[in-house]
Amino acid sequence: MNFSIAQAAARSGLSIDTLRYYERIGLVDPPARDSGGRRSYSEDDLGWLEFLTRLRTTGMPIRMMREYARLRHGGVGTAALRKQILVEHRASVRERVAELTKCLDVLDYKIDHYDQIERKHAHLLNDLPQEATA
Amino acid sequence: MNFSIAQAAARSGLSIDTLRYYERIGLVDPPARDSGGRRSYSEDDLGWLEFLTRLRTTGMPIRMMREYARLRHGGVGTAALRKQILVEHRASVRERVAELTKCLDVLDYKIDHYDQIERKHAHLLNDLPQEATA
DNA sequence: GTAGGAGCTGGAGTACGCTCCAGGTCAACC
DNA sequence: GGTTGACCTGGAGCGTACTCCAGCTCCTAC
Repeated sequence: MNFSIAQAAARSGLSIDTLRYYERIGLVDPPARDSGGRRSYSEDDLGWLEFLTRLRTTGMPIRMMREYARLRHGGVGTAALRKQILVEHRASVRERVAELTKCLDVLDYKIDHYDQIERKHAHLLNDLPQEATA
Repeated sequence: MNFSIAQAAARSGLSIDTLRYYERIGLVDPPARDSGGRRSYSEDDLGWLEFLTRLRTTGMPIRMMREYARLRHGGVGTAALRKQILVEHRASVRERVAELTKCLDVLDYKIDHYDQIERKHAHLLNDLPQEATA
């Protein structure tokens, strides 16, 4: 099964321009071409794109993804290096999650503060004499 | 207690240039000045900066922080709007954490795959006749 | 055989969030 | 009173990751 660039874009969630851009900078290997010279993406290509988008989602910089992509071509001999990249990246993602969780606490705290303001307002209104709220 | 821009930078973790930049774009109010015309940050200023850095850490775009900053000047009447911004932002941060957690699973999976390759290699080496490993 | 739509290339442009710089002021210390 | 160092301003420059464009080719459908 092969896919046009539009289909690959739809499946990967990337734009057509981004797909060509990734190819240009060496993030993805140039896909096969059909008889008319158009890109024809394989399932494997899409699998790699999906993994790339995961790495991007987690904030891996493109130059690191490029390094990883380069190592893939080196075969099993580069497995240890590739693993190292992923392990280090995983650590940084975990850190990031911890950081976000801490910020979520601050947001909760602030929002709670606004809730209290609202309650106080409602309270004041309720305590007014009947005529004043009319 | 007041702070020079260098001290404010050290405490907030932002650079001096970034502090001036934030002021220029209306993210922070112009701080007081000392007799020599230099910025003099108050505790309140630093508190706001700390909150801002939390929002930045969680990826809130600057224009949204600016909107929030603008609303602060509106007093208690804008509390509901400010709360809304925070509530919406909290939702997006939670989403982001969920997304990262999913990506962490993929990373775990991949790393586990590399572990298996390593074990297979070690195994092969162990199974070789004694002379071949010398 | 021609109109329309998808895709092609190389290169320029954009959004965001800083970061750096030149040229000047000011206060303090020697 | 001269040097040093922190700070000032307005404005230019930069890195990242796309995004857009002009001008062209190719296939399909009528």
